[in-house]
Amino acid sequence: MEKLDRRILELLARDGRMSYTDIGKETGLSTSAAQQRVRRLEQRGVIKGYRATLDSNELGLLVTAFVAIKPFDPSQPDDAPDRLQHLPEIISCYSVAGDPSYLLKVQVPTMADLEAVLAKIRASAKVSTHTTTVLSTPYEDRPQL
Amino acid sequence: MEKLDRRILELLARDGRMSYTDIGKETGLSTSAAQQRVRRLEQRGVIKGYRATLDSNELGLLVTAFVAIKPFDPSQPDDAPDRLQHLPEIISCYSVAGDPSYLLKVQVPTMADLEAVLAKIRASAKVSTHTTTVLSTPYEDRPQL
DNA sequence: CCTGAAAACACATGTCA
DNA sequence: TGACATGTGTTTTCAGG
Repeated sequence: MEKLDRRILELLARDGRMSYTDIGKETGLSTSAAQQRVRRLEQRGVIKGYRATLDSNELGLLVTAFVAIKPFDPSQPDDAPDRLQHLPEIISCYSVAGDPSYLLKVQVPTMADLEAVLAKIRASAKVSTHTTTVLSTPYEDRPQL
Repeated sequence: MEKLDRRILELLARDGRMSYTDIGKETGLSTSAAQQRVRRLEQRGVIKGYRATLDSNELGLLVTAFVAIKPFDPSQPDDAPDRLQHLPEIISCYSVAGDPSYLLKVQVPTMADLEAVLAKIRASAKVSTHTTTVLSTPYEDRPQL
Protein backbone atom coordinates (compact mmCIF):
# COMPACT_ATOMS: atom_id res chain seq x y z
CA MET A 1 0.00 0.00 0.00
CA GLU A 2 2.67 2.47 -1.07
CA LYS A 3 -0.19 4.47 -2.58
CA LEU A 4 -1.53 5.29 0.87
CA ASP A 5 1.79 6.71 2.03
CA ARG A 6 1.94 8.97 -1.03
CA ARG A 7 -1.51 10.23 -0.24
CA ILE A 8 -0.54 10.94 3.37
CA LEU A 9 2.58 12.80 2.26
CA GLU A 10 0.52 14.87 -0.12
CA LEU A 11 -1.89 15.81 2.64
CA LEU A 12 0.88 16.76 5.05
CA ALA A 13 2.81 18.65 2.37
CA ARG A 14 -0.25 20.85 1.89
CA ASP A 15 -1.25 21.11 5.54
CA GLY A 16 1.48 20.22 7.98
CA ARG A 17 -0.87 20.57 10.94
CA MET A 18 -3.54 18.17 9.74
CA SER A 19 -4.60 15.88 12.59
CA TYR A 20 -4.17 12.11 12.40
CA THR A 21 -7.92 11.85 12.72
CA ASP A 22 -8.42 13.92 9.56
CA ILE A 23 -5.66 12.07 7.74
CA GLY A 24 -7.47 8.89 8.67
CA LYS A 25 -10.76 10.20 7.28
CA GLU A 26 -9.12 11.24 4.01
CA THR A 27 -7.37 7.91 3.57
CA GLY A 28 -9.89 5.51 5.01
CA LEU A 29 -7.59 4.59 7.87
CA SER A 30 -8.23 4.65 11.58
CA THR A 31 -6.62 7.45 13.58
CA SER A 32 -3.97 5.18 15.03
CA ALA A 33 -3.19 3.53 11.72
CA ALA A 34 -2.72 6.96 10.16
CA GLN A 35 -0.52 8.02 13.06
CA GLN A 36 1.57 4.87 12.74
CA ARG A 37 2.21 5.48 9.05
CA VAL A 38 3.17 9.08 9.66
CA ARG A 39 5.56 8.05 12.40
CA ARG A 40 7.21 5.54 10.07
CA LEU A 41 7.54 8.15 7.34
CA GLU A 42 9.20 10.44 9.87
CA GLN A 43 11.57 7.72 11.07
CA ARG A 44 12.51 6.72 7.52
CA GLY A 45 13.35 10.36 6.91
CA VAL A 46 10.79 10.78 4.14
CA ILE A 47 9.26 13.50 6.29
CA LYS A 48 12.18 15.66 7.38
CA GLY A 49 10.15 17.98 9.57
CA TYR A 50 7.35 20.48 9.76
CA ARG A 51 7.46 24.21 9.41
CA ALA A 52 5.32 27.28 9.21
CA THR A 53 5.83 29.08 5.91
CA LEU A 54 6.18 32.78 6.49
CA ASP A 55 5.63 35.81 4.28
CA SER A 56 9.06 37.30 3.58
CA ASN A 57 7.69 40.77 2.92
CA GLU A 58 5.81 40.82 6.20
CA LEU A 59 9.06 39.87 7.91
CA GLY A 60 10.77 42.85 6.31
CA LEU A 61 12.84 40.73 3.94
CA LEU A 62 12.09 42.76 0.85
CA VAL A 63 15.06 41.75 -1.27
CA THR A 64 15.68 38.29 -2.68
CA ALA A 65 18.62 37.45 -4.93
CA PHE A 66 20.38 34.49 -6.46
CA VAL A 67 24.14 34.67 -6.16
CA ALA A 68 26.33 32.48 -8.33
CA ILE A 69 29.84 32.12 -6.93
CA LYS A 70 33.16 31.07 -8.46
CA PRO A 71 36.37 30.45 -6.53
CA PHE A 72 39.20 32.93 -7.11
CA ASP A 73 41.67 30.07 -7.05
CA PRO A 74 40.22 26.82 -8.39
CA SER A 75 43.22 24.84 -7.19
CA GLN A 76 42.32 25.48 -3.55
CA PRO A 77 40.05 23.06 -1.64
CA ASP A 78 36.46 24.05 -2.16
CA ASP A 79 34.75 24.39 1.18
CA ALA A 80 32.55 27.34 0.31
CA PRO A 81 29.36 25.91 1.86
CA ASP A 82 31.08 25.48 5.21
CA ARG A 83 32.60 28.94 5.03
CA LEU A 84 29.25 30.51 4.22
CA GLN A 85 27.07 28.59 6.61
CA HIS A 86 27.37 31.25 9.29
CA LEU A 87 25.62 33.84 7.16
CA PRO A 88 21.93 33.57 8.03
CA GLU A 89 20.98 35.64 4.98
CA ILE A 90 21.88 32.65 2.81
CA ILE A 91 18.65 30.66 2.67
CA SER A 92 19.82 27.93 0.31
CA CYS A 93 23.08 26.66 -1.14
CA TYR A 94 23.22 24.47 -4.26
CA SER A 95 26.31 22.88 -5.76
CA VAL A 96 25.81 23.15 -9.49
CA ALA A 97 27.25 21.93 -12.77
CA GLY A 98 28.32 24.69 -15.08
CA ASP A 99 30.32 27.84 -14.87
CA PRO A 100 29.66 28.83 -11.25
CA SER A 101 30.40 26.28 -8.55
CA TYR A 102 27.51 27.20 -6.25
CA LEU A 103 24.23 28.97 -6.48
CA LEU A 104 23.01 30.74 -3.36
CA LYS A 105 19.60 32.11 -2.56
CA VAL A 106 19.86 35.18 -0.36
CA GLN A 107 17.22 37.21 1.46
CA VAL A 108 17.78 40.58 3.12
CA PRO A 109 15.80 43.66 4.15
CA THR A 110 17.32 46.17 1.73
CA MET A 111 19.68 46.53 -1.21
CA ALA A 112 22.26 47.93 1.16
CA ASP A 113 22.08 44.71 3.13
CA LEU A 114 22.53 42.75 -0.08
CA GLU A 115 25.67 44.72 -0.83
CA ALA A 116 26.98 43.97 2.64
CA VAL A 117 26.23 40.26 2.36
CA LEU A 118 27.94 40.03 -1.02
CA ALA A 119 31.05 41.54 0.48
CA LYS A 120 30.94 39.00 3.30
CA ILE A 121 30.45 36.16 0.84
CA ARG A 122 33.45 37.21 -1.23
CA ALA A 123 35.63 37.62 1.82
CA SER A 124 34.56 34.46 3.63
CA ALA A 125 34.67 32.04 0.72
CA LYS A 126 37.26 33.73 -1.50
CA VAL A 127 34.97 33.79 -4.48
CA SER A 128 33.68 36.14 -7.10
CA THR A 129 29.94 36.66 -7.23
CA HIS A 130 27.39 37.11 -9.98
CA THR A 131 24.08 38.32 -8.62
CA THR A 132 20.61 38.06 -10.10
CA THR A 133 18.02 40.01 -8.14
CA VAL A 134 14.46 38.79 -7.91
CA LEU A 135 11.79 41.28 -8.98
CA SER A 136 8.80 39.21 -7.93
CA THR A 137 7.90 35.63 -7.15
CA PRO A 138 4.87 34.35 -9.09
CA TYR A 139 5.06 31.12 -7.10
CA GLU A 140 7.50 29.34 -4.85
CA ASP A 141 7.99 25.98 -3.13
CA ARG A 142 4.96 24.27 -4.53
CA PRO A 143 4.42 20.85 -2.95
CA GLN A 144 6.32 18.20 -4.91
CA LEU A 145 3.22 16.00 -5.02
CA MET B 1 5.35 43.28 22.18
CA GLU B 2 6.43 42.78 18.59
CA LYS B 3 9.37 40.84 20.00
CA LEU B 4 7.07 38.09 21.20
CA ASP B 5 5.57 37.59 17.76
CA ARG B 6 9.04 37.24 16.26
CA ARG B 7 9.85 34.60 18.79
CA ILE B 8 6.66 32.71 18.02
CA LEU B 9 7.38 32.86 14.30
CA GLU B 10 10.85 31.53 14.89
CA LEU B 11 9.51 28.62 16.90
CA LEU B 12 6.89 27.74 14.30
CA ALA B 13 9.34 28.13 11.43
CA ARG B 14 11.50 25.47 13.06
CA ASP B 15 8.70 23.20 14.24
CA GLY B 16 5.40 23.80 12.53
CA ARG B 17 3.63 21.30 14.77
CA MET B 18 4.64 22.81 18.08
CA SER B 19 1.64 22.96 20.39
CA TYR B 20 0.27 26.24 21.71
CA THR B 21 1.05 24.96 25.17
CA ASP B 22 4.73 24.62 24.32
CA ILE B 23 4.79 27.95 22.51
CA GLY B 24 3.34 29.43 25.67
CA LYS B 25 6.03 27.84 27.81
CA GLU B 26 8.80 29.14 25.54
CA THR B 27 7.41 32.65 25.48
CA GLY B 28 6.01 33.01 28.96
CA LEU B 29 2.45 33.24 27.68
CA SER B 30 -0.59 31.20 28.61
CA THR B 31 -1.78 28.61 26.12
CA SER B 32 -4.69 30.71 24.92
CA ALA B 33 -2.64 33.89 24.65
CA ALA B 34 -0.12 32.02 22.53
CA GLN B 35 -2.90 30.61 20.39
CA GLN B 36 -4.43 34.03 19.93
CA ARG B 37 -1.15 35.50 18.71
CA VAL B 38 -0.67 32.65 16.30
CA ARG B 39 -4.19 33.08 14.97
CA ARG B 40 -3.56 36.78 14.39
CA LEU B 41 -0.31 36.06 12.61
CA GLU B 42 -2.18 33.62 10.40
CA GLN B 43 -4.96 36.12 9.67
CA ARG B 44 -2.49 38.92 8.90
CA GLY B 45 -0.85 36.55 6.44
CA VAL B 46 2.50 36.58 8.20
CA ILE B 47 2.08 32.83 8.55
CA LYS B 48 1.02 31.64 5.11
CA GLY B 49 0.56 28.02 6.08
CA TYR B 50 2.15 24.89 7.45
CA ARG B 51 3.76 22.06 5.60
CA ALA B 52 5.69 18.89 6.06
CA THR B 53 9.10 19.13 4.41
CA LEU B 54 9.81 15.98 2.45
CA ASP B 55 13.02 14.34 1.30
CA SER B 56 13.14 14.72 -2.47
CA ASN B 57 15.38 11.72 -2.97
CA GLU B 58 13.08 9.49 -0.95
CA LEU B 59 10.23 10.65 -3.18
CA GLY B 60 12.23 9.60 -6.22
CA LEU B 61 12.91 13.16 -7.35
CA LEU B 62 16.60 12.67 -7.99
CA VAL B 63 17.20 15.56 -10.39
CA THR B 64 16.97 19.24 -9.50
CA ALA B 65 17.74 22.01 -11.95
CA PHE B 66 17.47 25.77 -12.35
CA VAL B 67 16.11 26.85 -15.69
CA ALA B 68 16.56 30.43 -16.89
CA ILE B 69 14.10 31.35 -19.61
CA LYS B 70 14.05 34.10 -22.23
CA PRO B 71 11.13 34.89 -24.56
CA PHE B 72 11.68 34.16 -28.25
CA ASP B 73 9.82 37.34 -29.11
CA PRO B 74 10.28 40.07 -26.48
CA SER B 75 7.55 42.20 -28.07
CA GLN B 76 4.86 39.68 -27.14
CA PRO B 77 3.02 39.93 -23.78
CA ASP B 78 4.96 38.07 -21.14
CA ASP B 79 2.65 35.62 -19.42
CA ALA B 80 5.18 32.84 -18.94
CA PRO B 81 4.28 32.13 -15.29
CA ASP B 82 0.63 31.57 -16.21
CA ARG B 83 1.57 29.40 -19.15
CA LEU B 84 3.90 27.29 -17.04
CA GLN B 85 1.77 26.95 -13.94
CA HIS B 86 0.28 23.67 -15.12
CA LEU B 87 3.65 21.90 -15.03
CA PRO B 88 3.92 20.39 -11.56
CA GLU B 89 7.65 19.79 -12.06
CA ILE B 90 8.20 23.53 -11.71
CA ILE B 91 8.58 24.04 -7.99
CA SER B 92 9.32 27.77 -8.01
CA CYS B 93 9.13 30.63 -10.48
CA TYR B 94 11.02 33.89 -9.96
CA SER B 95 10.82 36.98 -12.12
CA VAL B 96 14.35 38.33 -12.24
CA ALA B 97 16.36 41.35 -13.32
CA GLY B 98 19.08 40.57 -15.81
CA ASP B 99 19.40 38.65 -19.01
CA PRO B 100 16.78 35.94 -18.46
CA SER B 101 13.24 37.02 -17.61
CA TYR B 102 12.45 34.16 -15.23
CA LEU B 103 14.31 31.64 -13.18
CA LEU B 104 12.57 28.31 -12.56
CA LYS B 105 13.41 25.60 -10.09
CA VAL B 106 12.51 22.19 -11.47
CA GLN B 107 12.46 18.76 -9.86
CA VAL B 108 12.05 15.47 -11.73
CA PRO B 109 12.87 11.78 -11.27
CA THR B 110 15.43 11.41 -14.06
CA MET B 111 17.43 13.33 -16.64
CA ALA B 112 15.06 12.03 -19.29
CA ASP B 113 12.22 13.69 -17.41
CA LEU B 114 14.19 16.92 -17.29
CA GLU B 115 14.60 16.79 -21.04
CA ALA B 116 10.86 16.28 -21.44
CA VAL B 117 10.00 19.15 -19.10
CA LEU B 118 12.37 21.51 -20.90
CA ALA B 119 10.63 20.71 -24.17
CA LYS B 120 7.26 21.44 -22.57
CA ILE B 121 8.54 24.71 -21.11
CA ARG B 122 9.83 25.90 -24.46
CA ALA B 123 6.62 24.93 -26.22
CA SER B 124 4.21 26.28 -23.59
CA ALA B 125 5.86 29.63 -22.92
CA LYS B 126 7.63 30.21 -26.25
CA VAL B 127 10.98 30.72 -24.60
CA SER B 128 14.52 29.56 -24.89
CA THR B 129 15.99 27.83 -21.85
CA HIS B 130 19.34 27.81 -20.14
CA THR B 131 19.61 24.99 -17.62
CA THR B 132 21.89 24.63 -14.62
CA THR B 133 21.68 21.22 -13.02
CA VAL B 134 22.12 20.80 -9.28
CA LEU B 135 24.80 18.32 -8.21
CA SER B 136 24.05 18.42 -4.50
CA THR B 137 22.34 20.62 -1.97
CA PRO B 138 24.52 21.47 1.05
CA TYR B 139 21.54 23.24 2.60
CA GLU B 140 18.15 24.50 1.55
CA ASP B 141 15.27 26.60 2.87
CA ARG B 142 16.82 27.55 6.16
CA PRO B 143 14.37 29.39 8.41
CA GLN B 144 14.55 33.13 7.75
CA LEU B 145 14.77 33.79 11.46
C1' DC C 1 -3.85 38.49 28.53
C1' DC C 2 -5.70 35.11 31.86
C1' DT C 3 -8.88 31.27 33.85
C1' DG C 4 -11.56 27.20 33.40
C1' DA C 5 -14.24 23.55 31.58
C1' DA C 6 -15.87 20.68 27.53
C1' DA C 7 -14.58 18.63 23.35
C1' DA C 8 -11.17 16.94 20.37
C1' DC C 9 -6.96 14.89 19.81
C1' DA C 10 -2.49 12.27 20.67
C1' DC C 11 -0.41 8.28 21.81
C1' DA C 12 0.77 3.96 24.24
C1' DT C 13 -0.80 -0.62 24.82
C1' DG C 14 -3.04 -4.77 23.59
C1' DT C 15 -5.44 -7.66 20.11
C1' DC C 16 -6.34 -9.65 15.80
C1' DA C 17 -5.55 -10.94 10.95
C1' DT D 1 3.84 -6.59 9.61
C1' DG D 2 -0.18 -3.55 9.25
C1' DA D 3 -4.81 -2.25 10.95
C1' DC D 4 -7.72 -1.45 14.63
C1' DA D 5 -9.98 -0.67 19.66
C1' DT D 6 -9.62 1.25 23.92
C1' DG D 7 -8.01 4.08 27.78
C1' DT D 8 -5.36 7.90 29.66
C1' DG D 9 -3.28 12.22 29.48
C1' DT D 10 -2.77 16.55 26.51
C1' DT D 11 -4.19 19.90 23.66
C1' DT D 12 -7.44 22.73 21.53
C1' DT D 13 -11.17 25.67 21.71
C1' DC D 14 -14.45 28.82 23.47
C1' DA D 15 -16.82 30.75 27.32
C1' DG D 16 -16.05 34.41 30.41
C1' DG D 17 -13.57 38.24 33.00
